[in-house]
Amino acid sequence: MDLSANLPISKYVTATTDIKPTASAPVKAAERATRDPERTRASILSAATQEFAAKGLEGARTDDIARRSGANKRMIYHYFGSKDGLFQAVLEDTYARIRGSEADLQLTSRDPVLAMGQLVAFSFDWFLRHPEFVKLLNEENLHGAAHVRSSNVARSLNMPLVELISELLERGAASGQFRTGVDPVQLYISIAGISYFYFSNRHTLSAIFNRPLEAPGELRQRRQHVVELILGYLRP
Amino acid sequence: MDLSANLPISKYVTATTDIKPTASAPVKAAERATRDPERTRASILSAATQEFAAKGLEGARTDDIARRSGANKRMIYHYFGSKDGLFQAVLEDTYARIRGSEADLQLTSRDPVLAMGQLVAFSFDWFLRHPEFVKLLNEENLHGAAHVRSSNVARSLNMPLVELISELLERGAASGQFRTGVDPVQLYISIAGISYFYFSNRHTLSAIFNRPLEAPGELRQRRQHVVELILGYLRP
DNA sequence: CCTGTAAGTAACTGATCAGTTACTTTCTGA
DNA sequence: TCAGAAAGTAACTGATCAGTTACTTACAGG
Repeated sequence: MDLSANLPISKYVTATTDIKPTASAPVKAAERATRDPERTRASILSAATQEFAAKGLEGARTDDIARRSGANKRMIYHYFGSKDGLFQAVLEDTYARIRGSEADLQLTSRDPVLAMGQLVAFSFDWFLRHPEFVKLLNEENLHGAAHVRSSNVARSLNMPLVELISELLERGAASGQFRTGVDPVQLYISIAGISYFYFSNRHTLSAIFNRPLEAPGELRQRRQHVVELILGYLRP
Repeated sequence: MDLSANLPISKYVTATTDIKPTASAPVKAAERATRDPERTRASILSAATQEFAAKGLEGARTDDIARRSGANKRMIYHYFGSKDGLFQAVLEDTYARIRGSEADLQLTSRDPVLAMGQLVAFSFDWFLRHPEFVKLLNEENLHGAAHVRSSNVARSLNMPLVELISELLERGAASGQFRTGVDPVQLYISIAGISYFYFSNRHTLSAIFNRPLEAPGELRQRRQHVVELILGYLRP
C-alpha cells in the first residue's frame, strides 16, 4: 500500500520554501512596448499572492506589491478597489487554480482501495506543492473567512474532492472493501486535516519535536502514514 | 465505542466564540487600593492573550491591550520590553497552561482501546474549549514559529501526550488489540490534526460546505468521527 | 521619616502606510 | 484625426501606532 514510490518527494521539497504561484513575471517599464491591462492586472495579482502568502493580510504592504509587480500603487486601487478587495481577488484566483488542478488527479485504478490511497496521497502532495494556499487559507480563517463569505466565486467552488470521495465510499462499501456509514464530508475534513495540519503547523511542530518536518525522509514517512491511516480506518 | 455521551457538548459551544483565558480581571484604578506588580503583569498578559487571539500579532493594538488590562501602555514595555516580547510571553503562558491541564486527562480505563478513545476525544474537547490556543498557534506558524524557537520555555514543553500515546501503543500491540509499527509522533500529529484543522479552518469549511460546524449536532458528529477514525486505523 | 528605586501616568513623536490627488500618456472608435 | 476614456505615474496626506519622554506616586529598608 505504499504509493510514495510514484512521486520523487525530493523534487517538491524546494516548493515549500520557494513560493511560485501563477507565473506572470513583473512588468518592467523598459520592456513593456505597449499597454496591457490584462497583463498588469495579472502581475499585480501574482505579486499580491506572494506578498500575502509571505506576510499575511496585515503584514503585506501595498507599496511592496506595486513595486514587485512592476506596476504602480494606483493600479491596485484601479483594478481591485482596496487592499481587502485585492486579498479577496487573490483568494478567488487561488481557489480557481485548485479547480484547475483537479485534472492533475487521474486515478489510475478503478479499485476503490487503490483509488482512495491515491486520492489521499494526492491531497498530501497538493499541500506540499502549494504552500501559498496553506498560508492564505490560514490567514483567511484568522479573519473569520470574511473574504470567502462575501465572494460568490470562492463559495461556489464546492470542494470537488468530496464528490469523488463519496463515489469511492459507495463503491467500496458495495464491494465489501470499505466499512459502511462513513460521512464523506467528515472523511474529507480528516483527509485534508492530517496533511494540512502537518504543513500549516510545521514550524512549531519542528521546534517542539526537534524533527525537521520538511526533510525528504520525514515527508516520505508522513505521506505513507496518512495513506495508511485512512485506508486502515476504512477497512470493514 | 461512542464516548460522546460522557460530555455534554452544548456546554462548551459558547467557548468557541467567547474567549476566556486565565482569569485576571482588568485592574480598575478606583478599586486598586495599592500597587500590585504581579497583578498588573498578569492582567496585561490576560488582556494581551485575548487581543492577540482575536486580532493576531499585527492586528492587535498595544493601546487596546493597555486599556483592556486597566494598566498603562508604558507598563507593557516595563514588563515585556516590546510587542514581540509580549506575544512571546503570551505563547509561553498559553503553553504552560496546557501542561497544567494535563491533569484534566484522567484515563478511566486501563484498556488501551478505551484509553486511546478517551485520549482522542480529550484532544478534540481541548481544542474546542481553547479556541485562543488554536488562533495563537496559527499566528505563530504564520510567522515561522520565531517566538517559540527563541523561547526556552515553550520549546522545552515536549508535548506530554506523545509519551502517553507511546505507552498505549505498546500495551495495545502487546495485547494484540493494536497494529504494530506505528510511529507515536506521526499518530500524535494525526490526532491533533483531525481536530485542530476542524476548528482552525471552521470558517472557510462552514462557508464552503454550508454546514454550521460549530452547531452542537455537528460537533457531536465530528467528535465521534475522530475517535472512530483513530481506533479504526489502529485495529490490527 | 526620609531617600532611592520601582510602579505608574499622560502626552508626545517619528515612522509607516493605505488610500488620494493631480497630472501625463496611450489607445479607441466615430 | 481628434476627442474622450482608460491606463499609468509620482508625489502627497491624514490617520495610525509602536515605542519614548518627562513626569508623579508609592513603597521598602535603613
